[in-house]
Amino acid sequence: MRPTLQRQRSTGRVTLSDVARIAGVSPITVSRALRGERSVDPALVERVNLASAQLGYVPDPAARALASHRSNHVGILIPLLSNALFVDLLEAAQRTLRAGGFQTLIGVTHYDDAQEQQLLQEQLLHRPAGLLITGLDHNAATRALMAQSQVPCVHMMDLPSRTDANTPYCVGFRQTDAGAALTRLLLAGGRRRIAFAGAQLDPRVMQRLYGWRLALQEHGLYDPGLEWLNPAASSLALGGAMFEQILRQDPPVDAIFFCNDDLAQGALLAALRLGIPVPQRMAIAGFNDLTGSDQMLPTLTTVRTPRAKIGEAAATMLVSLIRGEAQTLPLVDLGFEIVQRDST
Amino acid sequence: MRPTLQRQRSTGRVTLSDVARIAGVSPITVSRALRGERSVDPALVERVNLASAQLGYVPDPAARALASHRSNHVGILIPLLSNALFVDLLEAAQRTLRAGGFQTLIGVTHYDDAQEQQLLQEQLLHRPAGLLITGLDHNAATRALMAQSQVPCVHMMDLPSRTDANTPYCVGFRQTDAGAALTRLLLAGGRRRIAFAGAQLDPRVMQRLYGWRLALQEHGLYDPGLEWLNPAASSLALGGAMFEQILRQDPPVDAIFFCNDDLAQGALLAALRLGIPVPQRMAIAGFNDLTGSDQMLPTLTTVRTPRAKIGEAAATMLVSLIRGEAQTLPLVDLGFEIVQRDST
DNA sequence: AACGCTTTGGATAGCGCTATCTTAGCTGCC
DNA sequence: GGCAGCTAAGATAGCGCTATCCAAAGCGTT
Repeated sequence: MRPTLQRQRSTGRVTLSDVARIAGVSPITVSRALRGERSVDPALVERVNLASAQLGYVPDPAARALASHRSNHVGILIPLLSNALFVDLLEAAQRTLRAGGFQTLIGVTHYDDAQEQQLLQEQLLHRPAGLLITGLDHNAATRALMAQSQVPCVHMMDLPSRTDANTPYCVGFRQTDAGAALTRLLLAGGRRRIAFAGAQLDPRVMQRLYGWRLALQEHGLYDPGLEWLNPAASSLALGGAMFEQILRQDPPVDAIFFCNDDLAQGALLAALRLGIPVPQRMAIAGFNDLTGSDQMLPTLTTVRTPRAKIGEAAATMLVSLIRGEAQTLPLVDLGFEIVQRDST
Repeated sequence: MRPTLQRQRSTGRVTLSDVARIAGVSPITVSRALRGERSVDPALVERVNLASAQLGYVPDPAARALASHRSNHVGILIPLLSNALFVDLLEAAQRTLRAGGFQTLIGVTHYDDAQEQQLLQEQLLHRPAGLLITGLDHNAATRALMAQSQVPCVHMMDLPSRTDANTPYCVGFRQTDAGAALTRLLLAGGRRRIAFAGAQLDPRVMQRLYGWRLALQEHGLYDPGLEWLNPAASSLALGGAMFEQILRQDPPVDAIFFCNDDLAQGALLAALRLGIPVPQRMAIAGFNDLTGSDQMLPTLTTVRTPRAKIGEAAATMLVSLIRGEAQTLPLVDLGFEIVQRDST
């Protein structure tokens, strides 16, 4: 017989077996007791908890993932980090997930379907416990990946217009309604030629555009010439440039609905620079109530979107899906709030 | 003898052994060939690569982590997500790490030592391949954790004032120099009573403060009454409030160095509101060259900090540390750039 | 030719946990 | 009272990979 091999791979880590030995039970019982997976005698559970605390035992995520095919990672996919909107979403979701014992893997898609798919693929390799994803529009391959993986998933920001049996879990608000509501506010203020200035042109911007159209059509005031769309990324500079363009339109425009506050802030600054009185000559409204909109001169009328709440609620919903707890509704509408300030 | 147990745990996943069978070599050879860990006959490597591609083999990160005690995760610790500075850092680092095959785990410390320590602990459980951490000031427990874990670590943003044998890996720039340089610019513009307005009061702000002091002392113009420090978080509103306060100081201040652009932007807006001519009555300068500073009225003089470059360089350095490649210098100074605009 | 040294491929044994099956103990009920 | 039917605890066998040891082959040296 060969001599016993003296492999030195022990890592000094406190393992399940150590806890089991101290508690006087088998390792598998420790595993079950700590996870609450199956009924275990309360007295044993207590002994296990005691032993575990005494040794400072912490389960190894990698071993768990390997044995159970599920990690404690949650993948988050957002389009950009350069838009405060998504950063707020991320921050809230991350905080909530961490409280639930999950680690966050971030993926930034840059509004690119191929990148989104690739990021999802990479995240799925880690057998995530769940996924948070922005928006509802994903290409077929991405949707197939999600369905195939069986990983619980919650969509953030958008809500589907109609619900059926296959409605995915969503937390958000109705962009179209918000767009229409803001437009109606401008109409109520007596504005008649209200332009829509959109950048980035992601699905949410387009929905706001539809809302704007709807509201104008109700009053017979819709004119395609009032749509100013630019696929470039949203920025203060672009907002200023679009403002100057729209200012030159004839017949003159008396209000502009910018699809995002950074555009609107840029427009307000351009107006100051050019000496255009806001709101007298031109009313200006934005969207999202980003930092600084309440500090502008004049202060900016906008739509306050509950992005932090959305991140939190989506994460909370995901955690309960992961735990297999009873779900109430797949859709959570967190609404929006019109913030009327001095620019309209 | 008992009948063979028919456990059905096969997951349908393509494993190393599958690749090994197709390539006609042993699994361990496949492992080595794919990792390039040890010299393997080039012909075998090619056969392995072929088989691997043919089967679409992707290594399981959990199994790797368990067997090797190293994951492909990299932990990033940043103080806040509400400051664009750190978001830029995160975005650049994340992109670079992803390109190197690493997944990013984020942790937001909120400038709280206890939270930082806890987050680090959680991340270390995942046996990260490396760590990126903001700043150089960490409490003893945190430093001990890092040292004990043996995980390669790169510090971002700050550089130590002196270097010795224990100098950690750092990528950043000299905050003190930047603070002094901006102050000298104001002095060169003929300003004599230059206030420093700081918020948040994190170590980097304090270093800018020292730089400002240094520059004023060189000219015998330092006066402790010119220091306006507020521990609250930086914001446009706070900048406006601080501006109004400083405006009332007697003898009058003729320039303000705000520790961050958001404060300075708030001050510019407050000046507009109050009708204070900038830069005639008061010069205003900021720090970081955040979005919008070039759009303000007047445009804001500031210090452009290479945060995206820092994130990228730190990640690149970390990857090469992880791979055990030769390091050049532990310190990388990426400098800064004074951007003179109309507010001074 | 014998010896040591370096290279390269493979065998073996885990990493630390959980899925699955098995068994001991405890009802309940005809 | 014996056996189906259940519950709780344990035994066993991996999850898919890599660390470690071993052995064969190649090669230069004396």
